[in-house]
Amino acid sequence: MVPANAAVKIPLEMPVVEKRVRNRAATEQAILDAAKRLLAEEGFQNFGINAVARGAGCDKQLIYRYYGGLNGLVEAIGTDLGSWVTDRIPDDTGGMFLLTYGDLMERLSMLFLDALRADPLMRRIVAWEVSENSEQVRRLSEARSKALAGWIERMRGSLVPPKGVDAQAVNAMIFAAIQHIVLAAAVSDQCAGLALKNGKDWEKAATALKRIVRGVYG
Amino acid sequence: MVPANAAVKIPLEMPVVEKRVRNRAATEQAILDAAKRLLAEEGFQNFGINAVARGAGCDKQLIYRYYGGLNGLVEAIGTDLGSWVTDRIPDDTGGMFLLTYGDLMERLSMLFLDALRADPLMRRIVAWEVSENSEQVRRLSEARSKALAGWIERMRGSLVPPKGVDAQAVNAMIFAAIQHIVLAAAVSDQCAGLALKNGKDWEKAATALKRIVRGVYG
DNA sequence: CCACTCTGTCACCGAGCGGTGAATAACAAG
DNA sequence: CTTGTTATTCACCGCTCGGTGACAGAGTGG
Repeated sequence: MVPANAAVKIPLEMPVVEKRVRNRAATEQAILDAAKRLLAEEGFQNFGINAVARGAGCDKQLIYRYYGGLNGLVEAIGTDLGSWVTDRIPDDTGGMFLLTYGDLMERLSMLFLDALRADPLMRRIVAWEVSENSEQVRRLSEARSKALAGWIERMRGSLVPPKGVDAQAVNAMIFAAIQHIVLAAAVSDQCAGLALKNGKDWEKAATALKRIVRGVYG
Repeated sequence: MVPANAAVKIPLEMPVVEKRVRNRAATEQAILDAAKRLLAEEGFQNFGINAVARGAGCDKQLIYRYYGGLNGLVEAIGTDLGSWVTDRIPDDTGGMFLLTYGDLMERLSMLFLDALRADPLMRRIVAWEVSENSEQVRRLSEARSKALAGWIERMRGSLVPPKGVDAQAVNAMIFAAIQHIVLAAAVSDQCAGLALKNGKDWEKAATALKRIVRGVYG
């Protein structure tokens, strides 16, 4: 018969520990995933080597080995980001015919608004961009804006903005408005006194946005 | 007899030390000033008890004693902030007659744009607002938005927005655009591909902004 | 078997952080 | 001078951070 106290020293919880296998590729992926998850959920404030290693369940040394430190890891995130636009934003016209530049910008605005609202990682990166000017964030920023510009170019097709309007400047304003309003909503459910909690609030915001676009581009 | 190595401990640079006088009010002010300067110049990232004390040239203990810690200090900054609007933004119409709501919003946009561009502290606070949701930043945020709302109300006078336009939502968008574009410019001299370095660039941005306002409000 | 590489872990370092208890120095009142 | 109050500094704590060198073990080739 087995003694009662033998229970404490048997197999030593072998089954529980999830034996870590030797697999570099998987570990690298785990680190990258942990980094993205951490950045998305906690923001850039507490984003560091120790936190990522903790999140990935491995030693931080591996981050140095495989990515050359935090910088390299951020760069890897940036590379991943290149596919963000193509993943999250539809590349077609959603079955509509975009006859005018106004049609195009209205649709682009709505797509970008929804995509940004749905992606916490992207939001955190945008917030990071306007808060700091380190080498790290500059890399991220560049990757993001490049992907975005490509997407817009692709959607634009042969449509051209009306004469007499500085489309680049106006569009920068529109995208700035979208980014800021989404960021503000994410942290405080409002922006400049405008509530942004439920779907109805966002309807109003979207309508206002469309109103602005149409006011400029007709 | 005095040992030779006693020389190292004599007068101890008395004359150099700039004798600190006992003056609580002055010290409190020094702390508050240091805090604002530090936040404006370095941003919220490295904003902490130690840094503020170092900047004020006093011991951090005094911050606990006089302000009850960082929270209290931030609150004091918020109180100060109440007077920001009245200090930095003219309260009159600049000699113009604001006949329509469009006139009003155009002028408000320009004033707010210039004021924000000129005030690094305010910019840092806005960036902080969209990056974090701590108790501290919520206090600041509240003070800022309250002051801003009061200013707008005061400027508005009896002018009313045109029917059929959700002015609150549209204005939130406009202010969001201004804030984001100024923040982005402050860290990277550009926003969404639009260069924002010299006065000429800002002219274009301002024109685009006015175009948007006029597009909605006529 | 050995020797070697590759993956992963551990222990440690110096520095900075927020926070606290006790000492010290200037002034005021008696 | 003595006593007490108030402004200011100092010394220290525990913790986390980024970073590094040494080590353990699995796999691989001879």
